[in-house]
Amino acid sequence: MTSLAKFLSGLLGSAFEQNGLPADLGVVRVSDRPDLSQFQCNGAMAAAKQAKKNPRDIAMKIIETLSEKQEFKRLEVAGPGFINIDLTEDCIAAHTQAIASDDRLGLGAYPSDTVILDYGGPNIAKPMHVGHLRASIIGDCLRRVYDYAGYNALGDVHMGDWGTPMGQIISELELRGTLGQNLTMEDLEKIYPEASKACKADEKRADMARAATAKLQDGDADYIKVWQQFIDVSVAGMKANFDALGVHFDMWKGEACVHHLIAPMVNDLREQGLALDDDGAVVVSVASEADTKEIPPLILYKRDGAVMYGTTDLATIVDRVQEYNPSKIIYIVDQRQSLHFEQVFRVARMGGIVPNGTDLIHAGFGTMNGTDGKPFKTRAGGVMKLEDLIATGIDKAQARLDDANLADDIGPDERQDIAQKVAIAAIKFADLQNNRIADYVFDLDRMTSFEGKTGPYLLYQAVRIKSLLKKAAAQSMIMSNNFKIQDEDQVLALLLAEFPDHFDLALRNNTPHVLCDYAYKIAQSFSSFYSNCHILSERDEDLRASRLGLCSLTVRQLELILNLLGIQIPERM
RNA sequence: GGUCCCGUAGCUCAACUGGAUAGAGCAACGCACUUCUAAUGCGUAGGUUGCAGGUUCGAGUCCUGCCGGGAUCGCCA
Repeated sequence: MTSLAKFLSGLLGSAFEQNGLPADLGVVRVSDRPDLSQFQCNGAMAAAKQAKKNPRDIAMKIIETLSEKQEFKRLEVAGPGFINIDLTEDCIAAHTQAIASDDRLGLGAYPSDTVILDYGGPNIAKPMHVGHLRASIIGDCLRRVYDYAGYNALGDVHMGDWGTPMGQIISELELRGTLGQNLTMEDLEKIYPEASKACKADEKRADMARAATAKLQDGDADYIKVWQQFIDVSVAGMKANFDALGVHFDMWKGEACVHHLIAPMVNDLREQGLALDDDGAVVVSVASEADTKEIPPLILYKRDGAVMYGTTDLATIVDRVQEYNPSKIIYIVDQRQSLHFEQVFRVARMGGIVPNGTDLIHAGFGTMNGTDGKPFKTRAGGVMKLEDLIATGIDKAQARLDDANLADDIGPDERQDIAQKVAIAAIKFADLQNNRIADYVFDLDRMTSFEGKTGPYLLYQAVRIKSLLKKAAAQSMIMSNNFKIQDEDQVLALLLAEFPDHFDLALRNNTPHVLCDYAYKIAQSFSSFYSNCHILSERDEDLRASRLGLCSLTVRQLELILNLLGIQIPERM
């Protein structure tokens, strides 16, 4: 199975070949002028450029080659050499039927290799804040996309649990004489900023922290014991946040997990002549002659003997290659770390840490700014905790349910469940619909609004369809996949046929917003269909059965895409 | 200063990787609920795609130079 555009690309491609032209010129896409045609092919103009011929003549020849085909209702040359394509109603109906009887809704096959996705990246001893939102939900969405495609997709939370902050906290506890006492998450959240501030202000204090970090990494038993407590307390907090968001991980690993791999890895890099001593530190130079920019060396060991996150990132690659032999490792991490990943990836390649066939991809995302365009801060000037954002969303959704007077026939448990799903849909969709790479504006009001291009709008359309199908079933109405394609139905049917194209693009570029955009178009197209056509009251029984079938297909499609986005649909709202 | 990213409607964002008349949402204005859920639909208005060149049948998209914003440039993550 595939999309109509891909199917047509095949037909046009072989027509190009029969005319002695490259098949890839036959690529067909959904027309960007729906008033003129359903699909278009622009290859004749590219062919004309190469062959120095008239593009319209080439287009005419292609059309003649295709004239026998039954699928086409209309094929014509337009403008400088566009080939405009319309399919027959029968062809569209048959394709819609094929999608409806396919479990994968038309999606083709993908490889089944292992792909590791590294996202979330919460830090020990720090509360999760809104800044973790993007990394978590983009990563989780991509994991779902790769998983659905057929890959063995594994999400790793990759906690920050082995760096300088650990030493800062431990040394702070030591100074206070409370090392070894029980700690709560609240204690940690208070102590860490104080310790961090003290280290910034005083170089001697910072030295203590560095020494403590090195001692911890050296495996000091007492330190490890306290550190393990940090982990236990912090992970409980993280899980609460991730559960609320519906973000899943297959591995709860952290930087510390790979500590035992570091020494052998560095030795290996030394033997290859890549890792060198430099002013007390151990570094790998990664600059190359072809560089247009200066790339600093990657530091494996600092002068104080402690490792840095580049070292643990590298050792994590060693671990992942050994354990899973992935074909891709994708890092969903802030775009500002692109230089860091460039360094790590280069060392991984130079040192043969990663096989040639394994792609290392930094799928970076932009900075989160406030409505003033500057890095986001709450009114009080601090960061907003993730749990506070979620709670705000749920409160707003509850209030909305009250306004709509939906309290009467829905019990408190279901109301709570609806509010939760609406809030998460709102938050996730507001974030995921933005292009991953660009900076974006974090606007709490917009994020928790339920009208227009929002998550709740998508839920609403899906819920309306579900409700309608329930009514049809209650009246024992027949639903058919023997589609009758009329004007109103055709727009929706053609749109549903595009799914594999959008999925493919989202997968290829690691861009969830493509799926958001497509899901929104489906919801919008359905909503328009819904208000233009009466479905249950349609008198033509065949048409009614066809429309019910189309509704059913639409809601399956919506549910699938929302699921890929990590958004759940309530039964009613 | 070097390098990289960004600049599209009043605001927030798209534009299928070079295609035809640049599309959505919000905000504004005007319609449509005795009819399958109005968290909705339909319509109006809103643009010299930062500026100036270039490449070509064709540029928001590619190349050059400016202007403006951001990030980053070895011992934090």
